[in-house]
Amino acid sequence: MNKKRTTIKDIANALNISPAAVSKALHDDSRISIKTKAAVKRVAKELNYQPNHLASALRRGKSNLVGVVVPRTNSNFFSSVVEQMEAVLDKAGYNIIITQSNESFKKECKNIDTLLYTQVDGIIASMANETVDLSYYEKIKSNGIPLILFDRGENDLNVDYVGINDYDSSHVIVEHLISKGCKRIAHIGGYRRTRIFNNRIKGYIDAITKNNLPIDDSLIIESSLTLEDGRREMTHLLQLENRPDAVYVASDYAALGALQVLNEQGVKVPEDIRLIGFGNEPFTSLVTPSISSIEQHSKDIGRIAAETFLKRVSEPKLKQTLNKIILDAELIIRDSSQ
Amino acid sequence: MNKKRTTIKDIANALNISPAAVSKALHDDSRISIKTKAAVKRVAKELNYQPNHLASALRRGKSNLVGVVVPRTNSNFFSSVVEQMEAVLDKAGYNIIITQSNESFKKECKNIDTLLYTQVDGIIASMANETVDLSYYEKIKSNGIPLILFDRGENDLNVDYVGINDYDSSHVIVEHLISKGCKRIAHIGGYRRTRIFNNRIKGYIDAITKNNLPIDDSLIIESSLTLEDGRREMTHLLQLENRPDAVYVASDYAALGALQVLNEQGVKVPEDIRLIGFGNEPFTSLVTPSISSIEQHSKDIGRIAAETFLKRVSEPKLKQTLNKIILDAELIIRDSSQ
DNA sequence: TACTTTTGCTTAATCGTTTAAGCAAATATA
DNA sequence: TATATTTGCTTAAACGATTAAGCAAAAGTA
Repeated sequence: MNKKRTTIKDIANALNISPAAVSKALHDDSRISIKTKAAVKRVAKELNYQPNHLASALRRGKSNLVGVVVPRTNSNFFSSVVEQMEAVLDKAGYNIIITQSNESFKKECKNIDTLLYTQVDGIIASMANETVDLSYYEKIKSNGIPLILFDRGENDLNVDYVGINDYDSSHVIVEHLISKGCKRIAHIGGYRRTRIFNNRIKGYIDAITKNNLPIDDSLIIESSLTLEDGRREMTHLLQLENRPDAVYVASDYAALGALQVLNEQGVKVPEDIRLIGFGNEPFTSLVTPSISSIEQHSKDIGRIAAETFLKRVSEPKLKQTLNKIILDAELIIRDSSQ
Repeated sequence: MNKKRTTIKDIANALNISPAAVSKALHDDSRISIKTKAAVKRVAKELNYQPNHLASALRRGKSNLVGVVVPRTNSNFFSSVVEQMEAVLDKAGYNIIITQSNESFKKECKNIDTLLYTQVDGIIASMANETVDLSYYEKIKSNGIPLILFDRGENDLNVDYVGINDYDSSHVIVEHLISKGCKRIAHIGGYRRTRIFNNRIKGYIDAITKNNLPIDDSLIIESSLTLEDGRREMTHLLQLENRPDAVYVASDYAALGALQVLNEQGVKVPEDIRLIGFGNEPFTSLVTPSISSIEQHSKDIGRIAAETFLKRVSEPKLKQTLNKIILDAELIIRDSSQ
């Protein structure tokens, strides 16, 4: 019935003590008697007291909120990363605000502004594909709060970064395919301007060379890695005079498109062409044949990114520097490369 | 270099006017001269002034934050709903905080507490499957902020609800299957205690009856609708003496499990058994054969839920009552029922 | 000219919490 | 017994913005 919410003042009045004593009692200050603490907590419960976060955050200059910026939440990778962050940060008393850029640079900038406006204590982000202008990330840094990047990062920002070893992953994939007898391995990759995709391409080339196979430029393709790109590029590869006997696709979505084309054209997978994706999205195990893929250890990435943030806030004197934490990825072998 | 962030006080000092004047200038108050406004805005930009949201929210008793509670963000339905909400609320000056319950009642309660603690101006939620105890939702209501439910709601709470017409959807599905000549239609559904699944079951039964087909209890199954449930129940249906000629599954994930079993056992879809899912998840169009499904108009649901929230805050005198907005769903026909 | 109104600001209180400083009473120490 | 320390609180000033109330100067009106 009472319109107003209960404040520490109400509790103070009820017990005839000062609001300061109530505040301290609620925080288990050692200078408050056990008796008073008990009384305060009892009355707080009776009056259904809910602390006003805005007031305490304002006073303490700390919101206990962490902002998260991801390209999408409906990808298994990102949602899993975020879930782990939540778990770690929750234990440390932080809550998170999730925003998605939908791969749009403009939306990403808006999200960053929103988070800064909400006075988050730090930002953990993975950049949109479009993003090349880093000024909004510089803005975060100049705000003095920690910035942690994961998966899609940028060396130039000189901040903490958590990701997998894309270069080595390509080696693992190529060597697995070679072990199955493949000699002409194609790579449908992302654009080189994005660091992670460039690393995958470089890893692919070096692994091919290392194993004494020839580099064939017609087998190396750059694209946006959507399902449609996968279809188009696979169709194109099948039209080559000298078809590949394996295709390594740098994204599961594009790999699925490739698989659809292979199935439609009666190409047997893995007998005629072996196929490997990247990201270990759930559908890779659901389609026929199931697609081999790289598990990016999203849980570890989420956990470590969160822990890195916590380390930064606990040691604010430490100045932000480039600090890369690179995890090994794992090849999940399924029917498409068996 | 300056550790401290700029406040309106800094701007006031720089211009030798009062902080109050600065505040008003920034809000284009009519009682501040155009000259002063210009000067204030210039200095604000020069000093890189960022308004402190906590302070203004505290003072005005309004955070301009809307809390969102969803079971998962990695489902296409929920992420699409949230995306639309974001678009609508953004235009009205609101930002959103997304939290996920992972279908856990405990996590859902924690999320609600977090949101209330963050002083959100309202909560838009879809309940976890587990949730039967509504006390945390009552807590939101007693907090005096608007509560809007979507998809997974509860009549007992007497709040706004946006969802699709589950009962009618079942009719559309059953009649489509009958038009294809099906006579023994099975239903792998959710548990009746969840309102939406109960409605789908009731719709299924009424549609079967309406079309003069017999009700066979062995063809009506309740489950949690995971992929595994779909596999198990489909296996079970195939063992029946009198196999069904169509299966209507109340979730795409379970439908996928069912399809896997059908494919594995060499049952031809749609020739031998027709299959229809629910939710129109992207993978339904990716698997072979593609799965017919119900599009739940996630974008409309998100938009309307957000608009309903805005209506509530603009007319606070209006007391919360049961107000259901039911949208028509749409059957997307694909290969599995063609 | 004498008044009312408008303009353009200032003053000061406020939102709810935290916290440094202070103070009396109780307890410990010499 | 006299002095030092600890205990258990209170007082009051913040945090940064907003806003009701007020007031002098400028402009308008009779």
